Amino acid sequence: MTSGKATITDVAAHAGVSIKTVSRVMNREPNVRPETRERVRAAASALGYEPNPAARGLASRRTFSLGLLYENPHEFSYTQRAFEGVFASCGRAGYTLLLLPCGSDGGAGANAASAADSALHLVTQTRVDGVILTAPLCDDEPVRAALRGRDTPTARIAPGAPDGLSCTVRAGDREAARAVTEHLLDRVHRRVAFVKGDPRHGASADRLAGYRDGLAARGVPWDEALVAEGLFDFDSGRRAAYHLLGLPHRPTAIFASNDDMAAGVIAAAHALGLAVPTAVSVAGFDDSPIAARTWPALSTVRQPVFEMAAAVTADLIAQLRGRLDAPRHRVFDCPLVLRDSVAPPPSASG
Amino acid sequence: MTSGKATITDVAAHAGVSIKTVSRVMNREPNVRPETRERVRAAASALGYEPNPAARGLASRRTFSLGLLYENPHEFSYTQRAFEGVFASCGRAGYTLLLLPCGSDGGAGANAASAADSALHLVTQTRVDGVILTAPLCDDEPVRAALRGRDTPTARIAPGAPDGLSCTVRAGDREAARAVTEHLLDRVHRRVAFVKGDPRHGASADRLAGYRDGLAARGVPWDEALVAEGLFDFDSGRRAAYHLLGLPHRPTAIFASNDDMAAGVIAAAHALGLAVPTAVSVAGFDDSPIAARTWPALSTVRQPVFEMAAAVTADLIAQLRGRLDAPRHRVFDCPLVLRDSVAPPPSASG
DNA sequence: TAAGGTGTTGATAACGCTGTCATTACCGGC
DNA sequence: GCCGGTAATGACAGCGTTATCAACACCTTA
Repeated sequence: MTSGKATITDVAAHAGVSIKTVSRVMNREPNVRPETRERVRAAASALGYEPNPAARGLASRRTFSLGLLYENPHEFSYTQRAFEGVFASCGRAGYTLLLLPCGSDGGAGANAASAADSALHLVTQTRVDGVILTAPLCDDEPVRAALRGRDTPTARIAPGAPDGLSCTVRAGDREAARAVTEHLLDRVHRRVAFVKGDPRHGASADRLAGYRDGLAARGVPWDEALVAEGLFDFDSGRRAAYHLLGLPHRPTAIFASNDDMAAGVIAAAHALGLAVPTAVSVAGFDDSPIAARTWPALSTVRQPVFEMAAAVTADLIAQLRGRLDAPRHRVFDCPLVLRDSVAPPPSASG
Repeated sequence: MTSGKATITDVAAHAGVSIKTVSRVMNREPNVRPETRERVRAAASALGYEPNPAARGLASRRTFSLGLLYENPHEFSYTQRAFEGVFASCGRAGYTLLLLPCGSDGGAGANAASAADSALHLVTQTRVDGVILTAPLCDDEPVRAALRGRDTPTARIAPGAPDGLSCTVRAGDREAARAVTEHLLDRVHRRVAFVKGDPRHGASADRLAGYRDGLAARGVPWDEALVAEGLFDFDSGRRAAYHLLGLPHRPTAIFASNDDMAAGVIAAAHALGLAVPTAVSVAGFDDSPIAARTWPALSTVRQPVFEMAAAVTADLIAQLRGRLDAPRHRVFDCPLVLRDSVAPPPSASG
C-alpha cells in the first residue's frame, strides 16, 4: 500500500495499457476484456491508486457531489436524521455531500431573499451536480427560482406539493394526522385541540387538514377555539398549551403537530399541575428523539425521515445518471407510535 | 449577470490583462496595481465569473475543503451544534465542508477498526486539506494513526488530552463538574450521586475527576456506591437512576454527566413517583437543547459547543495557510446554567 | 474473399486553473 | 546617466483526469 500519490499514468504503465483503459476500468465502463480489467485492478491496488477527484471533475465537468441546503431547524434533530439518510445514499453511489447552511440567523425570521442568495452563491461556487432541499427551504420560492435558473437538478424533502421538475419525498402527513386525531377521539373525549405548525412548512397545512378529517370521521364538530398557532418549536408549543389549557371549557387532549411542540405542551401541563395523561392527553408528530425522552413518553407518529431522505437522494442520483425512468415522487406511510401520553379509554363512556 | 460559464480566459480578455493577473486578483495576491485589480474585478462581476474549484484544486493541489468526521452521537444534538460552529468558520474562510460519517452502525458498538478504515478511505478519496474529529473519534487511536500516516492536518473537538500535532479545543470539564458538585452540595444534602459517561470520551474521566474535586472541597467522603455507570445516552441515564434511587439509603441529588442521561434520570424519578426537585435534585452537563425541554427544566453547565467548534476550525485553517503562530489549543469555560431541577437550600440546615 | 459490423484499445486534445520564471517598468542613489 | 532592486505583468508548462476519434482485431454474412 504505497502512499496515495500514484496517478493514472503509473497504473497504466504498471498494467501495460493506456491511461484510457485504466480510466475505463475505474469508471466501470463496458468493453474492456475481463482479463485486462483484472490486470488494471491489480495494478491499481498494488500502487494504492485513488483517482484524483479534482482532475476528474475538471475533465468531466461533474463533481460527483451533491449539496444539501438547510436552515437551522426548529424541528428537533429532524435535519440531522435527514443528513444521515442523504449520506447513506451518497455513500452507496460514490457521491460526496456538501452541506450548505442557509439563513445564518438561526432564529425565527430567516430571511428568504438572503437564503436564496446564499443558496445560489454556494451552488455556483461549489458546482455541485445537484441539490437537496429540506423543509422549509423546499417550499421557498426564491430559493427554488434561483436553482431553476441554474438548471440544478433538485430533490426536495417534505415539500407542500410535488412539481414536475424535482424529485420529492413526502410523508402521508394528512392521513397520519387523521389517524392520530381518531385515536385521540376514540380513546379520550370529544374535546381534542390542535396546535398548528410553522406555516412556511408545506406539511403544516396537511396536518391540519388531517385533523379536520379525523374530526369529521368521528362526527365531532370543528371548533375554531381549539386550534392554536404554533411554529414547530418547543416554546410555541408551550405557549399554545397555556392558552388552550386556560380556556373556560378546556380540552382533554392536545394534538401538537410535531414532537418538539408536544414536549412544550407536556411541560406546560406539568407546570399547571395537570397530570399527563390523566388530566390531559398529548400527542405529537415525527417520533423524533425527544418523543422518547419526555415524561410521560410521547404517543406520536413515526415519520421515517432517514428512509425518506435516503430515497430521494437515490432518486436524484439516478436522475443525474440519466436514468429517466427513476421514480420522481414518493410518499411514505407514517405509523402511529403509541406510548404513554394518551389516556386509555374511560371505563365509563364519556 | 451572464450564466456562470465564464472562464478566467474570458475575464482576462474582457479586462485586457493576462489570465495570470486575473488569477492574482481572484486569489487576493499582492503586487497588482489597484487600478488593474479594479478593472479585473469589474470584468469578473460583469461576466458573472466564478472560479472553477476543480481546476483550482487540480492546479494547486489543494481542495479548500475540510472533512468533518463524526460518529452517530449519543450526545443529543451535540454533533449538530458542532457542525454549525465548524461551518461558520469554514464559510468565513472560503472553505467548504465535507461530512464524513463514520461507523455506520449508529448504535452502541461502533467498530473502531472500521471507523479508521472509512476515515482513511474518505480522506484519501476526497483529498480534503484537513480533518476535524469530533468526540469520541478524536480519541480513537486507529483513526488518529491513519490520519497521521497521511500527514493530514487535524483538529479535534473535545479530546481527552491535547497533543503536539493537532489543534484542539476542550471545555473546562473538570472545573465545571466540580462547580456543579459544589452547587449540589451547597444547596441540598450530603448524598450526591454521579452518573459516569461513555469511557471512550476523554471528557468522561475529567467530569468524574471534577465530581471528586467537588466532594473533597466540601469535605464529603467519596462513596463508590453513589457512582453509577453510564454511556451518555438517555437509556443508560435512566437505568443508572433506577439503580441509584433503589439504593437502601438513596441519594437526594444525582449529577448525570450529560443532559441526555439527566433527562433519563428525571424520567426514572417521575416513574418512581419521586418529585424533582423536591425528592431528588438532578443536574446535567452540556446545556443541550433537551435541557430546556425536560420538566422540570434542567440545571446544567453550558458547554459552548458552537464557539468551540468555530474556534478550532479557524485555528486549523490558519495552520493550513501556513500561519505557524496560530493558537493550537484552547480551553473554554463552562458556566453553570441554573434552572428548576435542583432544590433550593433547605430552610433548616441538613 | 470482401464487406460490414462489434468489441477492444490507444493517441491526443481538452478541461480551467496555478506555479514558475522571464520580462518590463519604474524607482532612488551615486 | 547608469546600476541594482523591486513592483507589476505575462508566457507557458503543467496538474490528472475524461472525451473524441481513430485504429485494429475479430467475427459474421453475403
